Amino acid sequence: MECGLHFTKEVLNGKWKAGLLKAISIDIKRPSDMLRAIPDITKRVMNVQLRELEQHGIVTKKIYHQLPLKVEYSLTELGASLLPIINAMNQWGENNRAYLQTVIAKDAPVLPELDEKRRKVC
Amino acid sequence: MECGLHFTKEVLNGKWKAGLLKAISIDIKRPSDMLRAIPDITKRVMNVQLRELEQHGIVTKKIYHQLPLKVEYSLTELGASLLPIINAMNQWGENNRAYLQTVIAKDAPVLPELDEKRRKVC
DNA sequence: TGCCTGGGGGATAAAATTATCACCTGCTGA
DNA sequence: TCAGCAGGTGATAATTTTATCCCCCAGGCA
Repeated sequence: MECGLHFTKEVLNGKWKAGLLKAISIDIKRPSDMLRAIPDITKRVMNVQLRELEQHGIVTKKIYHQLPLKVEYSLTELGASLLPIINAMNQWGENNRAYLQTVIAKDAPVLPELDEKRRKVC
Repeated sequence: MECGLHFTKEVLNGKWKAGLLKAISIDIKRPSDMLRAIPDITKRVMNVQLRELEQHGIVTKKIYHQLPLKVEYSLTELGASLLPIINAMNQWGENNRAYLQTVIAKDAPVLPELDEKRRKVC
């Protein structure tokens, strides 16, 4: 048997998943909008991670067979139940960013700072 | 700038880190005890991950220059502040394990189920 | 036609993470 | 003296994750 942590890590395991979920949660649900909100992600990788989230039952994909073609991702109930955790992680990071920046080397993803539908997310 | 999520993921990023922190939090703080508590981890990897946690200011290492040699890891205040998140992740996983097991393939780490100091952790 | 937007994928390379293995220091007990 | 426990590391493999590239479809527009 594995402990609960295992499943959660498995689900959130992916460089951009938490960010994608956060994006969807603040109503950025179309692929092209996500690409704009998360500058460093690439289309390919985003699709792969979204597909995994979908297979894990965290998000659902809805295709509108209209023109122009439109696709929207939404959080499932299960996915929504992850938000408190994601928000707590985000909060913890913010609370300690000043310190963490000094001990963590690398450069990384981008940040929020609301705006319109064009704000960056993570 | 990066969003808070980034830092938190960076800190928890490592196959065994959350499990190690959980172990320390339930008073399994000696390396050899951790190895017994987390069956699948190897000494080498455990040391590497503990060192990263230490460099990130999440745990502290105390060496007792006594005989037999004794080493103990403890959570720093910062590390302790991560526990609510780790516990929430653990809880979420437990709450949804029945379902998650059906959508996640791989096999993984081990689980808790208290005992003495020999209980397995994660 | 040529080019842009919106959505998506296969093949493959590059990078990062984990795991293996062998070997080292000290002390204790048989 | 050999074995075992406690703690630990360098070098190297194996695996997993991410990223790159290039191509596909359809429709609008100029």
